[in-house]
Amino acid sequence: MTTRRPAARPAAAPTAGREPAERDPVARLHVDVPLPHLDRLFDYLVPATLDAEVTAGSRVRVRFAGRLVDAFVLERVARTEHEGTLAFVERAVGTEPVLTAETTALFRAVAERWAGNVVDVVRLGVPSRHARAETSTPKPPGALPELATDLSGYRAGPSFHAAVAEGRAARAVWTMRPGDDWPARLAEAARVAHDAGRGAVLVVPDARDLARVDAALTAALGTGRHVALSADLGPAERYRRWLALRRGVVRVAVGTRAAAYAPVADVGLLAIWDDGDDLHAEPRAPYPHARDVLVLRSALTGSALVLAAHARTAEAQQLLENGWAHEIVAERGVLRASAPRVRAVADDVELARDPAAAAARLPTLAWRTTRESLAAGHAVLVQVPRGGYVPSLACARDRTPARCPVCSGPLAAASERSAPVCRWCARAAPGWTCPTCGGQRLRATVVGSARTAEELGRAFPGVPIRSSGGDHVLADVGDEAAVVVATPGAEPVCGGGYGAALLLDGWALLSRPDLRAGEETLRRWANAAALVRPGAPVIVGADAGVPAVQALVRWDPGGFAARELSERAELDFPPVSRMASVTGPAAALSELTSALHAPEGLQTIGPVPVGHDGQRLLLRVPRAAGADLAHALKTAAAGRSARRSADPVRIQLDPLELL
DNA sequence: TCAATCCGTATC
DNA sequence: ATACGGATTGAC
Repeated sequence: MTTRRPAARPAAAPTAGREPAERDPVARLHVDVPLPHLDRLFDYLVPATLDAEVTAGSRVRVRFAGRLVDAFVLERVARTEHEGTLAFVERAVGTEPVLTAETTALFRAVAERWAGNVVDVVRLGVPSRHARAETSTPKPPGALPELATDLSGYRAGPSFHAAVAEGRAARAVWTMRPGDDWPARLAEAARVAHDAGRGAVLVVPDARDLARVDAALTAALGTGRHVALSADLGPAERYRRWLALRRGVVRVAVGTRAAAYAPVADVGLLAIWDDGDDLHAEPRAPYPHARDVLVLRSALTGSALVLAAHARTAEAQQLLENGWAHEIVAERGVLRASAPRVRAVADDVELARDPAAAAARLPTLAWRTTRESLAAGHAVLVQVPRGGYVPSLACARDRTPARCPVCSGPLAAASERSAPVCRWCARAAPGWTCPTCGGQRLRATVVGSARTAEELGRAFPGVPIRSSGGDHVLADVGDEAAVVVATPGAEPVCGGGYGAALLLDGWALLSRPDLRAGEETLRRWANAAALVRPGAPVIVGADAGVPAVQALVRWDPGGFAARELSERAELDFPPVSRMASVTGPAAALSELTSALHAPEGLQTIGPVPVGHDGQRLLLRVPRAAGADLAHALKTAAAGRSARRSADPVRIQLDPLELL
């Protein structure tokens, strides 16, 4: 251990004929390899020939452990601390930097917060290069429209705009009133930042919301002053738009979760719409959440931040309660005038017992409400929790869930007459027999949107039935008598607002064994109910005694979030505490935990078996020790990967699906 | 005595 | 990961 010296070996690449650059010949860089113990800076020599291209933030190729890998240069310095000889940078990738000082700091902060590698985060936020896109020149922007803002009814709204205009770090949880044109509100805030000479970054959950905000930004800023970043653009267009931001040609960006890292310089406003939508949670390591990325970015840059939504998450509520953010809500009178009239149907207990009949035998109130709205020439929105026809079946006699005889996957029905089909392996199971009672008949336990649409078609003959969900999502529908059946998150916007909404099968949402079931249910209901005309009826098919139902009836997302947060505090769950889920083979977990430098107040829960031969261990610390926990996990994981411990463990901080 | 193989370690 | 030095093993 004491007399180890660097291995003397011939340089992997010929250095002959290569001269280091005269000034700051050392590039300090992150190599793009996925190993935690290599997540640090390495020094390379910059050849004089690459002096101009290898700059802070540029992408290069270097020879690392014998092979060519991508790397990101963080800085150029005069000398190295490294004892051995330095290799040369092989070549530059592209001619301009991809990291800015600000995004570099953000990538590092995100890596630290979620116990991940910097390069993994960089890959989330920097699109792959497309050479041709580097040469394209953007069109000049069109005329700047008159700034028209509509903050009517939001008491703290004007002061928030004033703060953005003055470049102050105002942070707000903005609970949009139902029926409000929220894309316009976000676009106006972006315009205020723009007029203050600053940039803006808006993050939305999905492509449909992106299209709406994109259009609203065009209305607020004219053409050519913002870009929309989405996954389905194709690499060339994606990189072209991203470069326009990086070059400062365009300073306002809207996009899905990766846009949280958009290289907008001098950000004046960061915004996220509907932070409770789980699409904001990144599914790739290190699993950062877009809301929390923006919270970090706001703290790093001092830019204003707004979490806007119809509902409110416990996380947003915590930012309010600890004084980090302030509240923007509609004034009482305005809210009362714009909120729908929500009624919970009393006979839902009966419906829950026989969900197959729910759509056909609508509760009297729902039936009457639908008929009246259609008669008045308005569309009716019907929200159904599940897609498909009958996504879940059980034995008609003893209610044993129907499973595939081959792979044990859940059986579903694709139409009224067809044989049940396995949702996992797609095999048909025509002669199903109940393994417990031998019964042969199946009944629906969950009714999907397709069957609901079919039955509503029978119930309201002559009325157009439109469906939205799955891979067939409607962006909007006209203001005309129609029944619109949608799964949660796929509700089309209706021009003048729906005349009524039915939120069916609430029990299916509420009874999920998930800590966030109540919060998530209220979020989905509120987003659907926000699409009806002011004062229009909304019928929710759930027990009126349930807190989420009461919160919807009273239209009180803030009160519900406060209650939710205090429950999390009682259970000692995030966001009140910080938790890490560590998944992997049992041996790997115990290896990791025995090397873990446990932070103050660490609690371990489990491990419990998950998946095939893996286990899951939960670690919990007080919130203040969250950074210590992430750091300790990262260090332990690095130790393991350095010692070539084969089985990798997955580390997730504050994962959404706890329990 | 030399190669084939395993281990441990560093990767600028 | 992957590539290397050094130690270890096994057959001539």
